[in-house]
Amino acid sequence: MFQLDLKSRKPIYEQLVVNIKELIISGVLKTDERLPSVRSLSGELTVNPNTIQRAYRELEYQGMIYSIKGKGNFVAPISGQQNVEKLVELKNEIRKVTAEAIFHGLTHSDYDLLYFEAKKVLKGEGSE
Amino acid sequence: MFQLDLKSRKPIYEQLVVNIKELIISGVLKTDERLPSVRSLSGELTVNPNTIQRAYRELEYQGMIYSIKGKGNFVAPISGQQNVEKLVELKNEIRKVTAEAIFHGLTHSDYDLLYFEAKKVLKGEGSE
Amino acid sequence: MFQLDLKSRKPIYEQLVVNIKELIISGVLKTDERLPSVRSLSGELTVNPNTIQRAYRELEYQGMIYSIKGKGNFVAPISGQQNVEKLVELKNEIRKVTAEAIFHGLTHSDYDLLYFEAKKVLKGEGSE
Amino acid sequence: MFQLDLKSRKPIYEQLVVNIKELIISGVLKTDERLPSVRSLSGELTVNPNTIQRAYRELEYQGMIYSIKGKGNFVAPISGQQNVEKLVELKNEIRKVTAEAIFHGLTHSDYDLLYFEAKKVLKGEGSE
DNA sequence: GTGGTCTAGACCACC
DNA sequence: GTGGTCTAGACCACA
Repeated sequence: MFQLDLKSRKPIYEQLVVNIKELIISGVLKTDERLPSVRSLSGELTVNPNTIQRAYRELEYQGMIYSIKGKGNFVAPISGQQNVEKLVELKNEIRKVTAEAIFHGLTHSDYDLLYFEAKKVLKGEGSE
Repeated sequence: MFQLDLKSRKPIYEQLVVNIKELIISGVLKTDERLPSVRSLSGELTVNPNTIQRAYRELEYQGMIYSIKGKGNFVAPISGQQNVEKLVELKNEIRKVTAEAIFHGLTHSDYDLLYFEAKKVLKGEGSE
Repeated sequence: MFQLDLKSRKPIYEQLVVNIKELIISGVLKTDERLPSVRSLSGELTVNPNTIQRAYRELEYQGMIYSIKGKGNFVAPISGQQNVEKLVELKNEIRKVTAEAIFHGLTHSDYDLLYFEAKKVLKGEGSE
Repeated sequence: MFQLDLKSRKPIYEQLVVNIKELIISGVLKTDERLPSVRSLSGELTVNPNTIQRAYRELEYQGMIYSIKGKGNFVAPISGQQNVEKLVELKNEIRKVTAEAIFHGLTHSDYDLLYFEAKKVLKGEGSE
């Protein structure tokens, strides 16, 4: 289900965060849908439960999921307020990476294409 | 000359890498131009020389600069080969971040604007 | 009748305690008035009966209600003794939170206003 | 230095958060001052280092401290932006507790006094 | 069974 | 030396 690289410099919990976030924004995981339990995912990925929990906690801080004791972790509805802040952040990120890409030869049409490819992901047309 | 945030979570050497890379792609530092010596930069930024060294080593590894023993560190010319690999990498990055941004409300025209803003940076019209 | 947030981090039984306590101190539930039975409330809120039971037990422990086997749970009269202890506790709480609020910019007049807003709640003029 | 109740229902890390927050808002710990290292505090309190770290991480999330790898944890300057949100939250808290306190016999002059007692704490006149 | 906390002890990254 | 991550395994609180 997930692609973890245990050798990577990136912490495992962070990789999990990214992976799960992608599943949420791509619509694979719908609002209020239940995520795998800490223990089950731990077993499935052969990763320590604490590490899974750390990832879930991080996602909770970011407002992507909410957690109920004794029940499980669930995909949070998106608030709209957060979006404004997030968008500013993400646009800065895009601007920065794009500048570097242009330096390495990115053309405007290349760039334009990327938007639609990204959009496809959201509709779940690019299953992975 | 550099904007270092000692309080940031990001390692200082990494901030240096990003800063210098920006100076190179924005054309402030030209090909074969000499970078400040480790010692002088260390003094100027009141940062441990090892940290500067580490940043230069990283930039060398990424092919952005080359170093000549006893002479100093210089901006590397960009080879076409690097570009191809880098571009693929960067395009993936853009696609990913863009997907998240669309999820948070990015429109196509917003996106389109970002390209030209990024381009400005390269021409050195944008101060930062 | 109650505002339960199943998604909240707070245990449901604790939310129930707070809710019922508010109803009592705001005068909606009068002394010796009977609370809804565990079973009926459980059905109404679609919450596990154990959870309701737990809340009632907690309220009993705090001296807010008393329970008669086979009859039900009832709002307790307040004894002067309890008040003294409780007041000390609550004043400490207020002092603590107020210190933090001043740190974050609370003014004296802001503070003064809060007293009257709180008083309104007790008279039942405040809807919540 | 800290008052920890290992038997309490409250998690140790949370008690630490509260304790340290008090030290910061009371001015005992000044902006950019260094907190005890994770290991030293761990030894001093005979609490696991992970638990200390958890507390520090929580404080970081709340914007009260910042942490630099290899250097230590430091008291963060207050931003002012956060304050608005925090204040609303804290005022709600005060309103709620005050209502309960009035129910248990709090008078307006009692209440008024608390403000100045809280203010003293901030000036560090109340050492503990 | 679920999430949450805690310990003990190891290893890595940074400065 | 500092913070940060991870594991293994235990225990508690909630529903």
